[in-house]
Amino acid sequence: MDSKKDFFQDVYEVVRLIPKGRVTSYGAIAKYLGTAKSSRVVGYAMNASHQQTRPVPAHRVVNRNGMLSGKHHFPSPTAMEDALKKEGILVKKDVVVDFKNLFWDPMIELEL
DNA sequence: AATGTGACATACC
DNA sequence: TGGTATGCCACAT
Repeated sequence: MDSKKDFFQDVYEVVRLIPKGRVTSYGAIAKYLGTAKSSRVVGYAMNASHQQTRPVPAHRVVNRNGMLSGKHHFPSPTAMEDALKKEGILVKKDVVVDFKNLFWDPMIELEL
């Protein structure tokens, strides 16, 4: 049973729920999963996200500052920015423009 | 079992 | 104002 699926799976699920044109932070996801202090684990999960056969829009996940901290981990150094721009999100100097406004909090959005 | 790691977050100097 | 240091927790070896 149940079995609690791996923490990673939960992270992937939430990330996939991120609406297009929105972004969220590692801490927000961690908190939503109930492990607010495991923000690092969320990032760790994303690290393995590209191993998942299922699409995981990791480019929609940024750090608390709205900076594309994980862009260095993408197949291309511009893949993340490009992906975000395609979603209508402006990225300036590796930072999401108006991040605060585009921020998508799973705790609020999913709970509402 | 123990140790090392990490795409964060926060605190401190 | 920015770099350093520590906490934190789940996964990998």
